[in-house]
Amino acid sequence: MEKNASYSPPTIKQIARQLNVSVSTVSRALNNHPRIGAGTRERIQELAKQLGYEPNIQAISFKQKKTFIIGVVLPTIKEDFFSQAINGIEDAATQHHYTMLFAQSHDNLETEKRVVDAMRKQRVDGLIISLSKETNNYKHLELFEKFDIPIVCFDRVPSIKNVHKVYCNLYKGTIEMVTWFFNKGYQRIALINGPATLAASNDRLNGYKDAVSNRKLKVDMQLVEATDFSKESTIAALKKLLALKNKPEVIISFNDYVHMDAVQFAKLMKIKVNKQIIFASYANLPITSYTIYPPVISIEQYPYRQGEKAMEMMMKVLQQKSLGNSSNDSFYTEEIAPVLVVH
Amino acid sequence: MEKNASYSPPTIKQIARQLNVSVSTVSRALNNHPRIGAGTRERIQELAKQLGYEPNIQAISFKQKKTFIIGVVLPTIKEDFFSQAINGIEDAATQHHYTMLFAQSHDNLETEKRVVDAMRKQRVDGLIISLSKETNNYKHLELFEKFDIPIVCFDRVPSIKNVHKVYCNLYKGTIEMVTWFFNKGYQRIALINGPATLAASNDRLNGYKDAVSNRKLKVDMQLVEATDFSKESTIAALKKLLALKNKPEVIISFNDYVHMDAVQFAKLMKIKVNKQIIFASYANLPITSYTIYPPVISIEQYPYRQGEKAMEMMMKVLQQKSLGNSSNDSFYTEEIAPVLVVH
DNA sequence: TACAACTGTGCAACCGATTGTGCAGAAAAT
DNA sequence: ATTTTCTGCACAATCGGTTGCACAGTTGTA
Repeated sequence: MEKNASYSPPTIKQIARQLNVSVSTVSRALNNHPRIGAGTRERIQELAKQLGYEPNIQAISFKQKKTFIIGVVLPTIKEDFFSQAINGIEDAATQHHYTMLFAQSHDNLETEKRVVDAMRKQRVDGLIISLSKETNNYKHLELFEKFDIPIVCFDRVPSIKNVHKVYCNLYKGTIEMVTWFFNKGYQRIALINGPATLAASNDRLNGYKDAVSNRKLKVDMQLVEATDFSKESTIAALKKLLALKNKPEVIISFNDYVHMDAVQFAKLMKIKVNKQIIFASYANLPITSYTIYPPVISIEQYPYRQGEKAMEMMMKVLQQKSLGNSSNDSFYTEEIAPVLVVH
Repeated sequence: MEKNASYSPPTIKQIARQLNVSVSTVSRALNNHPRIGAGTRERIQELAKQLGYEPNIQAISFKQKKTFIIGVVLPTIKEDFFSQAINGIEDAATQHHYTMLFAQSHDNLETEKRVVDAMRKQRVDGLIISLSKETNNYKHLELFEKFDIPIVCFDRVPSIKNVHKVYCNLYKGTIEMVTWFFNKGYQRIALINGPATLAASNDRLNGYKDAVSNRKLKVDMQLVEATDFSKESTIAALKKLLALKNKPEVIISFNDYVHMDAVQFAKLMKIKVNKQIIFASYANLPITSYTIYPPVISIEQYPYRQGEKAMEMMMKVLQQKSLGNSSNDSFYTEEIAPVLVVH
């Protein structure tokens, strides 16, 4: 019976013993410290390579209080928007040799708190988060400030907060879209908006209102409904719009998922989609091209780029932090211009 | 100018000092060690709570050589199948207080090697992986054995290997589906299969062949094409099938994504989808319900359950490992029965 | 020639916990 | 009354690196 001498990876201690030098010399040699003699350094580096030495990240993290891990919290990866965003996040992280601790909030505040806390306990170097639709207070995030862990929010960003932000300006986007419809001669434009907690909903609503006002028209709030993103809620909102005496000619949905549910129900109601009523939406997700009625017009929000920018912003912040330019209360904001896509 | 005395979390050392006991006593008190007096324990636990003491996971990971992190590598999160699977993985992980280091291989072997290696270096406690379609050798995984890090493969599992596995038996599923069509009176059933590297492709092919053979019919390999999952490749495969003198009556696609591309092109070719030719597929993803022609019949593969089982299997393996029942060369396999869904 | 500066290396503390061992004093057994 | 067992705690090593400091030997400078 052999002893179960499970393999253990080489350490600097072993290298030190084999070459009759001290561990500090090995450490310095491997880090190319200038005070180590060329010969010694080469002998050490060669042996390290030969042994397949890999520094123990656990040990380094512990000592340096850095983990080289970024926490990423998204509402739900099911949505194409976020699964594209995470690609951007991942690619940027890879470039900087960071890895990614991942969790979903499922648009639930309690879950968000829980996962965010788990990440803090795991001592992530930073947190990239797109808030849940329920998130209306930021205590769980404020804790990060105390621990000096930077936060970058993207897409679903808090209205006011001392965090870094990347987002798409949908106020402008909405104005563009609504104006486009006005220019095409449509008058009664409806909006199925998202929950009021989301800053993104306010952006859309304000854009909508201002676009109407710019046209010297009066805003008819009967044309604005809200959904909590569930199919039922979306259908309820749509029903109200369809029940109006003066039916809408255009229905703009909060995003492509709301759009798909709306169109599906509209079809059930025997409405001639995109003839009788034009359906438009936000996001421009690839999946819509397979659907029966893709949105006639959509707003591209560049999820990949948002994710990428968010991670790059994080890297910049971490770099500054390590340089000691700590906690100067300047917070970055990056706005990505949305683009109107007509199909 | 205040000193930038960035907050640092309380440690057992501080608690020890404040209560005039040793750190070992604090450690044992917090872990409810029986040899600590009741009074001492309470005083310590109370102060710990009051200070908001949280054990430093970094320090513990380092000492115990456990990180409480599981690496998760999936081909691509864009696919609903995997985004559902990751939910199962995440939920099971949460239950066991594990967190998840996540990365995608994007169906690329080199990327898979890279991310898998990054996870090993981060000393994950275990790896859950669904292989890339290019993965035809397992050297990068074998390294894990040396480091004594268990691997659980799911869905896309290697044909032969000393790893734990969770998958859906699509050999059986395919037989069921093909037989179902035979029973409905269809004769010429075609298959747009996946790349031959994937065990999943073989399962489908073998199921297909055996279903035909069971019917005492001869397998016509002209009816079997393959795609690498790109739209172009799928279209090319479909074109070949449509060019046959004796056109297929049924086309079964490798999965719903292949199906959607196939249907889209078929429509372009003026084929009456699901009338002239019936289209079926695997996966039964929710997104298909929004598409023009959802598959007439589909095979539910329970991605959530697969992910969940994979993580639970991992937990079981880790538990046994910590109990010392190490590396007895028994590897778990769990088969999930697919279910035929007729729409 | 004497002193300063530099080069190359080792010693030891440290990060925050866990854990084996030792050792008093109290309780129990003989 | 003496020995044994148990209770409650402290000491110190350890995990794998990093880093400030000391110090000897070499080289450079005045």
